[in-house]
Amino acid sequence: MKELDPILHSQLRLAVMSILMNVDEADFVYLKEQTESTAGNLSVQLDKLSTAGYITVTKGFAGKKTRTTCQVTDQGRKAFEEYVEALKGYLNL
Amino acid sequence: MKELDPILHSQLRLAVMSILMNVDEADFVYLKEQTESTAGNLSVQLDKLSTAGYITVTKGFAGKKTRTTCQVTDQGRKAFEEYVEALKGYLNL
DNA sequence: ATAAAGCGGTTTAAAATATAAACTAAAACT
DNA sequence: AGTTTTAGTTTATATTTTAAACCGCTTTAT
Repeated sequence: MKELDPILHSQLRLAVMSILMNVDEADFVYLKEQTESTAGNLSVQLDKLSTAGYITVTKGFAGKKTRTTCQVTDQGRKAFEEYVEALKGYLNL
Repeated sequence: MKELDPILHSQLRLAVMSILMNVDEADFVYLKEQTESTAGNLSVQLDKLSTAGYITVTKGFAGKKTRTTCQVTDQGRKAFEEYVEALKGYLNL
């Protein structure tokens, strides 16, 4: 039974990664809406994903407002795929 | 994006459930070996699964030695299946 | 021009979880 | 009889998660 990457084995972080796997970039507000999370929680979890090297977080502007966009890295993509494979061993898929 | 049942969204508890889904009953020692967990951690997590009504824990004897066996309940079976369905929404399966 | 209300976040602190270490009790070995 | 091993439980600690409070800037209303 393989280990499940603890960085991905968290509902919110997994949801974020799942979105980013399909979308090539997404901003903070969008992720917050899609995941129905609080801003505080999302902020913390994006930090962890970023620190792990699974995503990049870029702060820019949309007009006058700040805009934080996220993208999955190659490392993140790989980790996600490995996580899915490991999980299959648990789910009998 | 569906909620992931927090009782099942834990590596060790999921591993235990995964085993019990295929095996109709398993004892403490077997579960400990298969999951490569410490006895303490396993004890706590079996308690949680049991309190949630997902498994039954029966204390009996094998010869003179105590033997704790576990079985998944119908409720547990259902919860596991729902968890798997919910997860699929995250994994793009 | 100033105050108040919103937006986009971050920081902090509190609650919940997971894990390991220490412990208990009985059995088996020496 | 004394020590070691087995089968677990309890307690304490570390880690995570989550929410609440906060910060800086912008927009709206007065």
